[in-house]
Amino acid sequence: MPDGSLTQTQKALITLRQRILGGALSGGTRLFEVALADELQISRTPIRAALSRLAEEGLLERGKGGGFVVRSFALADVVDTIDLRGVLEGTAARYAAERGAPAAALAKAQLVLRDIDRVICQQVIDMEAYSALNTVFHGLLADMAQSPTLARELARITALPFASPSAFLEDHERLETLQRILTVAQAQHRAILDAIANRESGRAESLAREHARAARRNVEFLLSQEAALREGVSSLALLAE
Amino acid sequence: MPDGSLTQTQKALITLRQRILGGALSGGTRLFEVALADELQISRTPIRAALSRLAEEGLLERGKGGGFVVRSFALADVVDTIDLRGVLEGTAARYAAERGAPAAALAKAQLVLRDIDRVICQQVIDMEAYSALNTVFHGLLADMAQSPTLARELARITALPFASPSAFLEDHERLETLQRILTVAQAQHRAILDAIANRESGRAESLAREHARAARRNVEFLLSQEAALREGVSSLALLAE
DNA sequence: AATTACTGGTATGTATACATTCTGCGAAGC
DNA sequence: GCTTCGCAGAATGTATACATACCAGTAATT
Repeated sequence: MPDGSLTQTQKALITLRQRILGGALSGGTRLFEVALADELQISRTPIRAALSRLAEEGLLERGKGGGFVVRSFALADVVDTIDLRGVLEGTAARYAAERGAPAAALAKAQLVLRDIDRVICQQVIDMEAYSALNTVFHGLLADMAQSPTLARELARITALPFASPSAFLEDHERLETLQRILTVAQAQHRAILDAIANRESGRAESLAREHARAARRNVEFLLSQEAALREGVSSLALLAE
Repeated sequence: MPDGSLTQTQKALITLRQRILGGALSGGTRLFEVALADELQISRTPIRAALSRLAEEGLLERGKGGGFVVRSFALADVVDTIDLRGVLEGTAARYAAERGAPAAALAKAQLVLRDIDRVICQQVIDMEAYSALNTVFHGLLADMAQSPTLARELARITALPFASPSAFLEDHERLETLQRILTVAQAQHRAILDAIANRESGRAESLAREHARAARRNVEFLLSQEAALREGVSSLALLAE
C-alpha cells in the first residue's frame, strides 16, 4: 500500500479500487463511509471523495437513499463491454478513414507496429512491453479519429480492466498459442492502419470490430477452462459468481 | 429555483446544472467552491458533492490540481455526440435483432408508435407529448438490446441535452417542416421495429444510425440560420462561441 | 539582468461535530 | 393476523474550523 506524498483521497481511491478490481469486494457489497474511515484510518470526507470518483469510473453505483454499492459484473457484461469497445474502436477507425488521419499519427503508428513486431518474434515474449505498445497503438487510433467525444467514451470503457485492449493476453499458458494470437492481432493492426490510410472507412470499421472480437474469444476460451485455471486471471477477479 | 424537501446537494446540483445547460456559465469557466458556497448560501461540502456529480454527468471536468472547469462544447462536439448516439442506438437495434426482442417490449413499442401517430396528425402538435413518447420509444429500444452495459452508455450520452432523441424538434418555426420531419422519423421508427421483429440485424443497425443522422441534420439546419433565430434554441445554449 | 527564495493570499484537502433521514424492529391497535 | 405507528440506531448530509498546497508578486542575491 503506497503512502508517498499522496493525499488521503488518493490513498483511499487506490486502496478501494484495488480491492474492487482484485475481487476482495464482491459485486453488490455496500460500502459504508464510517466503516471504511475506521478501517483505513482516514476521515469520512476523503473516503466520500474516493467513493464518488469510483462511481465516476463505473466501479461503484449510487444506492437509492445515498450510499455506494460495488457494481457487479456478470460474464455477459464482460462480453458486452468488449463488444462495445469494438463498436467504439470501429467508429474511431471509420472516422479516421473518413476525416483523414494526420500523417504524423499514421507514421507513429507504423513505428509502433514495427516495435510490436520486434517484441512478438522473440522466444520469450515480454508481455509488459507488448501491453504498453498495444495500448499506445489503440490510443493513436482514438487520436486519429479526431473526436474528443469518442476518445472520451473509449477511455471510459477501456478503464475497465477486462475491456482494455491488452486484457487476457498474459494468461495464456502455451507460448505457441500466445504467439499465434499476437501474430493475428498484429495482422489486424496492419489491416486497420492500411484501411485508414486508404480512406476505406467501411473496411476500417469492420476490421476494428473484428479485432475486438478476438479479445472476446479470449475471454470465452479462458472461461471454458477449469475454475482452477481461472484463478490466476487477474482481470476477471471482479466477476460475479 | 425549487426548494421543496431537497437536500442542499440536490439544490446545488440543480442550480448549477441549470446554469451550465442554460449557458450562464460558459465553457472553460472554473468553478470555485468558496465563491459558489457564498453565493448559493450553502456550505462547501454539498457544493463539492454537486460538482463531483456534475463531473460524473460530463458537464464539468476536473482540473489538474483539483478544482472543476465547465466543459466546453463546440459545434463539432455536438455533431459527434449525436452521431455517437446513432452508433450506440444502432448497436442496440442490432443486438435486439440478433438476440430477439421480448414480445412484450415489441408490443409496447407498437403501442407507443400508435400514440405518436395520433399526436403528429393533429393540427397543433403537442410537442411535450411527442417528446415524452419519443423518449419512451428510444428507451424501449435500449431495453430490447438486453445489454445493461449498452443501456448505461446510451443513458450517459442521452443525458446531454443536445444529444437527446427529442432535441431540436421544438425549434422549428413552420408547422409543415415539423410535420414532415416527424413523419419521416415515424417511418424510421416503424422500419427499425420491423427489422428487429424480423431479426434483420444489419438493417436494424443501419436504420437506427440513419435515424440519429436526422437529428444531426436538424442541428446543422438550425445553425445555418441567423444568430437571432438560434437564440431560442435552448439545447444549444451551452455551445461555445 | 536573471534567478531564486520568501511571503501573503487563495485555493483545495481534511477532520470532526452536529443534523437529518432512513430503516428495521417491536409493540399497540384494528 | 395484519397493519401501522413510533422509536432506536446507524447511515448519510451539512457546516465549519483548521491544514496544506499552490501561485503570484516582490525583494534579495548572484
